[in-house]
Amino acid sequence: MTVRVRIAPSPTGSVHLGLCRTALFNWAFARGRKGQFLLRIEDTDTERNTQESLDAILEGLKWLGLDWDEGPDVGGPHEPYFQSQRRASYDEVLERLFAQGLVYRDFSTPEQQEAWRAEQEARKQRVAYRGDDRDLDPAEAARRAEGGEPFAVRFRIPDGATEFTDLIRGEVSIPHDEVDDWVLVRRGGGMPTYNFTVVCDDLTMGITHVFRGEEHLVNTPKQLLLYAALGAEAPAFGHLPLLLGKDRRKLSKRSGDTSLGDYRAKGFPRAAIQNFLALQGWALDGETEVFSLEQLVAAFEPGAVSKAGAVFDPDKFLWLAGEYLRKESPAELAENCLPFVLEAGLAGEEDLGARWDWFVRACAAVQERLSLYGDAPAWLRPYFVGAADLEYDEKALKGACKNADRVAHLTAFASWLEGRPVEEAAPDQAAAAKAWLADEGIKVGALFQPLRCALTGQPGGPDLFEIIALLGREEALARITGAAAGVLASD
RNA sequence: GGCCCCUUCGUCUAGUCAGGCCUAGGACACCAGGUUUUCAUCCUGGCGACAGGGGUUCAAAUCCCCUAGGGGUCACCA
Repeated sequence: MTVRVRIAPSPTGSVHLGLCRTALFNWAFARGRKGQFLLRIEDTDTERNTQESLDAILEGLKWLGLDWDEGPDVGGPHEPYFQSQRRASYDEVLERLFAQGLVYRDFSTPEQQEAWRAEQEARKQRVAYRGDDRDLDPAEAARRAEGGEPFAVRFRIPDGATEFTDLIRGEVSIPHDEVDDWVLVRRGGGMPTYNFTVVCDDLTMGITHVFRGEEHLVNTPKQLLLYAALGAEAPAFGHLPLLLGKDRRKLSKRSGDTSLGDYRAKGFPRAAIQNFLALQGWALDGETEVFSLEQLVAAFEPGAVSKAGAVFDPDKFLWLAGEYLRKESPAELAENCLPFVLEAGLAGEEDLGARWDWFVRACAAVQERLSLYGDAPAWLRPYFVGAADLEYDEKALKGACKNADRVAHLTAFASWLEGRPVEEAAPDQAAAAKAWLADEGIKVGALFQPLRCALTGQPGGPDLFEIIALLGREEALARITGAAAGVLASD
C-alpha cells in the first residue's frame, strides 16, 4: 500500500515551528517510503481564518524545502484541498450517520451549555458530556429541526474504551466516559467541525498515516470511533512529542520566537532550520548532529521518535546555524547576506551589484564570525561607512589606548604602507609588515591593536591586511592618520 | 480535579522493544588550556544524568509494581 500522509494546518496565525516540524516528519516519512505528501487547509473555523496566514503557510513550507504532491496550489485528484469547499461531501456523510442513528440533534442552547460547563467546573470533577437530547426520539428531533429550531449535531459515544497502537507511543487506551458526545456540526447548520471533517477528508483522500502533535492524542478516540461508524479502516496514528519552551510548556510566544518567519528574519540558514527541527524528538544515530534532509528522509523511523517533549534550546539552534553558514562558499554566503545588508541600509542593490566581487570578499572575511546572515551587517558596517561615520567601540578604544606609543607607531606604519607595492597580496603584506616591525623593534600587538581600532573601530575582526585590501589603501591611510590625530591621540 | 501521555547530564539525545559489550556515548551550553595580529573559527581537556522505592534475575538504565514529578487535554478551536 502506498503511503499517503498529509499536513493539515489551519490558517489562523503565524507559521508555528511545531507545524513545521510536524510537516517535516510527515514529508520525510512520505519521501522515504516512496509515498505521497499532501497539503490540506483546515479552514472550518471561519471566524479565525485569514488570507495572510494561508499565504504564509504555503510560502513558508515551500521555503522550508517541503513540496507536496497534492494541495490547494498544485491541485490533485481529490480537489478541492480547502475544507470550506468540501461541505457537500460532509453533508453526505452526515446523512449516513443520521440514518444509522450514530449521531443526534442537540437542541440545547449556548446558555445551557455554559451552565453545564459551570457546573462541571464547580464540581471539580469533569464528566464527559452526554446531551439531554441524546435520547430524544429521532422523529421528534427531526420535526423540531424542521420547525426551524437550531441544533448542533453530536456523536453518540458508546460505552467502553478505545484502544489503539500509536506508531510512536505504543498501546494507548482511553475510556469512553472521558470522551464527550462531540459536535460534528455547529448549531444553526454552521460549518462542520474539525474532528468530523478531518476524518471525512483523510478517508476520501486515502491517508494511511497521521503524524501530529501530542495534543491530539485524546482526540483520537473521537476520530477512531467515527471511522468505525463509517465502516472504514482508520489510518495509523503517531503522536509526536510537543515542542516545549524554556518553561517546559507548549512552545508559545511567551517563551520566545515561535514562528518560522521569526527565524528567517534573523537569518537562520534554511538547512539549519530543517536540521534543528529534525533534532527535536528524533536523532539520526545519536552521534551525528549535522545532517541533511536526504539523510533524514533515508533514516526517519516513527518508532524512533522520542515520547517526551523537547525543550527548545536557542543556543544549540544558533550553533547549528553557524555550522551551516560557515560551510557556505563565499558566493553563496554573499547571496544570503545580501537581503540583510540591504535591509540595514548599508548599500543599495545596484551599488553592490557593481562591486559584487568586493562584496563577496567582504562577506568571506567575516564569515567565521557569523552564525546568522542577520549578523552580517554589524560586522560589515565599517566597510561601508565613510571614515567620518565610523563608530569606535569602547573596548576597541580601550585596547588601543593601552599602547602608549600608538600614535608614533601608526604614523610610522602609514609611511611604511605607502611605500609598499600597491598590488601586494594581503598575506604577503602581513609577512612584510611583521618583518618590518621586528626591524623597528616594535611589538606586533603594540601596532596591531591600535591599527585595528583605527581601521574598523571594532575590537575584533578579520586579518588586518585583508581589511586594508577591502577598504582600499587610500581609505585605510585616511583612517590611520585620522585616528592617530583624533580618537587615539589622547587617553 | 478526572483522564491520557511522559521521565537518561542544565538542554537535545544514544542506549530500553531482543537484560550482560554502559566504571552510561555524542552534541549544545559552561569552565580550563592551546592556536591566532584581535574577535571568531579550530583543537585538547574538564564538569555533568539512568526521578525515588520495591521486586524479578547470577546480572537491570534496560523487565514488573508502587510512589513522586512534569506535560497534554477536558470548546458548537484546530
